[in-house]
Amino acid sequence: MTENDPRPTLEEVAALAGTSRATASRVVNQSPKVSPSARAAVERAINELGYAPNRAARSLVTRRSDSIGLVVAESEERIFGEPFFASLVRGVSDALAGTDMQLVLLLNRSDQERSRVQRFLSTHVDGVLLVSAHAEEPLLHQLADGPIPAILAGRPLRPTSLPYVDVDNVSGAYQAVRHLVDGGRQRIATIAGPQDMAVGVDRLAGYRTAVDEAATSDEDLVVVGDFSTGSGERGAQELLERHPDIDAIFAASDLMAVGALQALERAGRKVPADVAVVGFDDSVVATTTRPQLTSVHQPISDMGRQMILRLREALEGPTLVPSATVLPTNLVRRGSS
Amino acid sequence: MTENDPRPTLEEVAALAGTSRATASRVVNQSPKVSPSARAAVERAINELGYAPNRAARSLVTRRSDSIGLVVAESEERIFGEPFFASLVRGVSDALAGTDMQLVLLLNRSDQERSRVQRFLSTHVDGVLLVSAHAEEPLLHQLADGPIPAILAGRPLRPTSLPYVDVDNVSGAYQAVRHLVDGGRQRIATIAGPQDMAVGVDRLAGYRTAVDEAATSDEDLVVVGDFSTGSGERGAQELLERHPDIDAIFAASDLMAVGALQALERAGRKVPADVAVVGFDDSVVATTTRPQLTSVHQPISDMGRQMILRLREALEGPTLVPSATVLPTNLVRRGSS
DNA sequence: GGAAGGCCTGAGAGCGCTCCCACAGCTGGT
DNA sequence: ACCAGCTGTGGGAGCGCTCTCAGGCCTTCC
Repeated sequence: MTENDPRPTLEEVAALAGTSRATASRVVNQSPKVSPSARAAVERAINELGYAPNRAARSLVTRRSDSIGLVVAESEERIFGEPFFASLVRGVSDALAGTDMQLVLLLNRSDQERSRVQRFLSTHVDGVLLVSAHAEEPLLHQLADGPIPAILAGRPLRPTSLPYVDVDNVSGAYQAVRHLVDGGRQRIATIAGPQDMAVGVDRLAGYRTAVDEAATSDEDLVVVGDFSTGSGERGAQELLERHPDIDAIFAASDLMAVGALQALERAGRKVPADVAVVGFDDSVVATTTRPQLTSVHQPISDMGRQMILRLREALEGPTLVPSATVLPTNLVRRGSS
Repeated sequence: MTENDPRPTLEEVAALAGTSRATASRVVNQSPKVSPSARAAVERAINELGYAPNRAARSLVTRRSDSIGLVVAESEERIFGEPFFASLVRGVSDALAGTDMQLVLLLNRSDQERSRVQRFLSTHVDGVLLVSAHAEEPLLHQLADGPIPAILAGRPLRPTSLPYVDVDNVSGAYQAVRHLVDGGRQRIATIAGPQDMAVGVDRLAGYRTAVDEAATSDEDLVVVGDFSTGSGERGAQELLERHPDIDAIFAASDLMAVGALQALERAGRKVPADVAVVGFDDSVVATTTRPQLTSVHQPISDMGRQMILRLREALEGPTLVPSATVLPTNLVRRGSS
């Protein structure tokens, strides 16, 4: 029985099954209060007609949209750069499969639209995943005060009431530096990320902890970049000028590590013989340099997956949602250290 | 007047404006048949109450969802790799700003869900952007036969009735090889992409055209890879064994070019002195190798933008939608050639 | 001055669904 | 045998919106 009929309605299903619309609805919504026979009849009718519920009609009465918004508040290069965005989306999507929720993407719109976002969101999505690198994103505060649940990608620089999921940047940086220490490095410098992002702060904190612990040097071998290749190159150059005797550089991003590699080569330093280099992100570029880059791997897809899990907890139950979920990072050893 | 009232309805707007719900609706929907005074009153009321239409209610009656689906049928590495996915999404999102359409993301779900996709799509989205690398994607045929408009990202290997937007792979490859010819290269080999993807076929075609035109050699200096670094490395190695005298390699992806660089180095060939290398994609890795990679730039964001434009044409009007929209590519010269 | 036509408006139906409520048919306790 | 209680069912209202239709008012033309 192929049906030409576009979009059968619950009413038709009920008619075919010989029940009322209400009972058919109960079957669709997995209500336990349906007799086995009625359930079977309705299920048969659903299959025969190829019925799928009309989402709009359902939303109208339930006041839920069964969709969640992935909001990217800024078009930061770091966010769209590999592997972040694609990996995150993949993880989110994985976790959403099996659910009948859909993912609505909202990239940084113009500021005037931004002001309407709060209302927009509350109309169209049941929950929000917010990706925003910088501290003073107004949307963040709107969401914190608003009625719809939201989960942040990454620790916000200032504490908020919103739960976040993050990778363990502190531990990753710590592992990287420990690895350098274990390799006998004495003067370990870092090219840190921007200090107005938690990810920059955390990676620097991990570096500091490991360096202090090793007590190899008491100077401050820190320079700050912006995660880009260019800033890494300039940073490494500056480090070499100020402290010609450094024998290792921990860069807070792979791109900055690549820049450092370039600066070191120009300065005639051999990697890893003279100076060891470790990056962070474990991105594609880590395998395309020579030597290949030792780097800290971060499970971004899992971060996406966890964000959905947390959001569903917030959506469904009275369960307390953890205010922070931190996923482990691990060092991937390659030729540069 | 801050309103605590969550979600004012059209009825309330109308009441405040002193009109009927119908007139308020006309104002919201920009109907011309409203008197200036009524329009002004309703607009005032809308602002005062912070009214935003309930999408579900609207969808229910208009039978449109005002959202379009971005369907990624396979989790090909190439698609999620930088810069493709993020750039495409950014372009799509740009083109959607200003519209009140929303973007719904649908990644490759399980096969069993796949079978329901057609129905799912017709329920929930007004149009589809389909990203699918391989030829025999069943969804492609479903969409071609189905009622909802769809636009493909990239030329399908076999012609379909669906319009597509693509970057000019043929021309890009042609330019790359012409550049090598102009640089005096005599024996130009290529590491082609998979021949079951149009992108692989087209880039090889561009190579062949340029090589034939230059008539520098009549041998077939072609080896096939899968766009990955590893396959590029193996491919270059094979080329060097079979044709030790090659003086240039055009790789159909940057990652394969990176692999080629590695193979060439191992073989003791200098780049670009002994062998010139050109890649394709102009991705981040092109700037992280040494020497940096000459590569063909492809406007992926614009592709996303154009896809939306085509889709809206298909959605809105009786306008004929071009069956193909091809965007120019251009060569970015760097150190490797 | 009256009919014809224009413009704007409001009443009302209904999109497909969920959920409240009433009630039919059983069981089981007294 | 009677009432309580429980389970499963259907009727019906109504979510917020759009759109058709009828009609009121005002202009315009004969």
